[in-house]
Amino acid sequence: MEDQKIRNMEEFSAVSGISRPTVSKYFNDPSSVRRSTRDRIEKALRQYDFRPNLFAINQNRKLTKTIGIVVPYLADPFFAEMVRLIERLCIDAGYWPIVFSAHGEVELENNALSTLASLRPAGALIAPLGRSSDLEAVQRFSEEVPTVVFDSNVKVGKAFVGSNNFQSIPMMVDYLCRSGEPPCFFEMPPINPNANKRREAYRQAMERLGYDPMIFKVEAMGWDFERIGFEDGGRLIADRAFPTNTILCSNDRLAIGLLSAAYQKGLRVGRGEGCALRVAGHDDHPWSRFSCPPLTTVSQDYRSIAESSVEMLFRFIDGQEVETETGERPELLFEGKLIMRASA
Amino acid sequence: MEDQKIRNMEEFSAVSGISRPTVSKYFNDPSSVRRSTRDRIEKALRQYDFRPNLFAINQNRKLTKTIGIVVPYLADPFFAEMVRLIERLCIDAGYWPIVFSAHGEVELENNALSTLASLRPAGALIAPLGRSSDLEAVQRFSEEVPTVVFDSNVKVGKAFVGSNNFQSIPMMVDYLCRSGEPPCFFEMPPINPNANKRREAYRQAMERLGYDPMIFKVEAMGWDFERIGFEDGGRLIADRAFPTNTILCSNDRLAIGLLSAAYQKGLRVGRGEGCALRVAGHDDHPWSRFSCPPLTTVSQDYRSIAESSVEMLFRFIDGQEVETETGERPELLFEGKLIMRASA
DNA sequence: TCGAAATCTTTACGCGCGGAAAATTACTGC
DNA sequence: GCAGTAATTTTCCGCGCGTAAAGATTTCGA
Repeated sequence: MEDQKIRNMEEFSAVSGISRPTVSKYFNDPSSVRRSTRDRIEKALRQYDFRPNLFAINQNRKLTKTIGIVVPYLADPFFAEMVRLIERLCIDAGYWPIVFSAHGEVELENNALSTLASLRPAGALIAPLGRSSDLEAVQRFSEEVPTVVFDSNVKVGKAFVGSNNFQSIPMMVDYLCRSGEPPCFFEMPPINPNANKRREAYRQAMERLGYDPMIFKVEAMGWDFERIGFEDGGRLIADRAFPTNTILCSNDRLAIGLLSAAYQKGLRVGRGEGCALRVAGHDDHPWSRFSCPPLTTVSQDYRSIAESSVEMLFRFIDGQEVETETGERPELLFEGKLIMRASA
Repeated sequence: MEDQKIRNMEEFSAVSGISRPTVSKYFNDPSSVRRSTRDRIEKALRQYDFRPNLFAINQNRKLTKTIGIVVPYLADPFFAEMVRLIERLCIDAGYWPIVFSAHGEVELENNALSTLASLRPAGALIAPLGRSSDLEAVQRFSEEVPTVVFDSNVKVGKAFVGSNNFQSIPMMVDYLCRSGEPPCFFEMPPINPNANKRREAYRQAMERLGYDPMIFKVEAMGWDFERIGFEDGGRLIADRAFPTNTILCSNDRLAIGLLSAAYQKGLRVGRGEGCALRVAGHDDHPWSRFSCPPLTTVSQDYRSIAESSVEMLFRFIDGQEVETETGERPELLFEGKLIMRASA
């Protein structure tokens, strides 16, 4: 590694002995230049450690290689994991993924979209906040840049990819009914369409089985589900408000909070003898297997959702319009798998 | 909102009736233009929704407004929270934070640094992977851009901000010794300096109190601490390898895994009657209060660490060199607080 | 060996904005 | 109303690279 600092492509082209346009060509696609010149460039690259300025690259390209990823809450393990998978897929495809988190706030979501738009990205993968999203802003954004929406099915963008709550929840309800008392439903704050869909899916599943749905909603809003599960769930337990010993939670984080409340009240959770409560979740968060007891839940197909979203986006970027029979925006829904652990 | 799309500052200057350089001035600092022109610009802004192209802005500024944030593992709640705080502080200061996660892999860390460098950021806040970092690469990076290192004290950059393990760990050891059997130490994989410092801090604290340190290290590597705590910790429990009933874990995630293992083996954890084990952690992760039982731990001062890191970085960006008495790179260490919960 | 095809070099322009300099205009306070 | 100053306009140039076009060179097949 030489001391001499390479400041731009011009200088690099000088030390490598290859003309600047060819060097430019190389950086856009190494395989587009002759083997021998490629070797010469890469030899110089090993010596001088140069990377083209990203701002300059993207400023003047008609199609940038930037892909925006916007999630509502990066500290949520589901999104942390999704981002990890998506980032990797983008990088491997030669794109530059750039992550934004709304941290649960509309202003930050709008800000992220606005910033992202000013980058004129090739495309965007966004999981909107949901109910609190500024739908008009999201809509405007999606008109400017090819957008695939995931997780939270807000009706914008060119496609949606997510989980099929109407498959996963009934599957869990079936299981719970077969193996014990029919579950009541402990609902997360209705921050996004998933919250409502899961509630409705529960209602339908129960009715189909001939049971009365028993739904418990909470007053609290926000993304700190564990706390909500703990406090509100704990209160419901203390008030003996749950009419059955089986509680299906909207998501794992809520369930983990509820498990904590049950533990502190000395209630044994599980399906064995001497258990006072069964608790089930939804999502199979990375930490659900380590709860006490380990959480019975439905796994979302993280990998499929990530891969399909990215694949779908690339098709739009390539200018392929994806048609469905109905002529509507395509919606890809993946099925969950029952993850049986000790909690229910 | 007019339909007409504003494509660049030129067009916006036309519709707003203000010259382009003045518009440019406005976007760099709205308070730098006269009230009346500011109003005219903002009126046009409400009508046309224009944002200067970020690539063009940053390409030609001697000092960009970009700030890079690099963390080793975004799915770790500690880093998720730190990123949240840091991002907010940067935005409020008028900077553009851009987050990179190494996802635990050197190649990705190097890649992030390389990408970041090509953005010629005003500064960078990085929490290196630690032991597996390519130190030379991090060093090279920090020579090019003002860098503040946080959490993991790798000896590069212009300053370090983190927690004082030699305060927090002894405090916990003291507490545990006072309130029951002296703790043994269940060590996280030695992926970064914190791992080693915490072990040493434990050793010293025990010796100072006249006890023999009892350290259990683990073969596994990687960032899935819960799994490691569960599997390796569970094995140690099964083998009755822990010589005391009190276990101090390197961090909360490890402790949570261990709690899970203990639960599944039917061991009651806590400090009351009939408890077989006491378990303590370190960091006060957002979820530690919801473990079963809730985890006794040491809280890291997230907010102070974030604020000081950012503040320190801004001083370097402003060209102020921060001197210490010894003439060395400044290291800001914050003290932890004992968080007493039920597990120990 | 020759010629076509592939690749490279040269030259030149443009992207959208920052920023400097000089000229002009708009505001202060008196 | 006036000077003095502050703000704005005009006019340029430059950042680092993408990209196009024309000409030079290399490669490769027959």
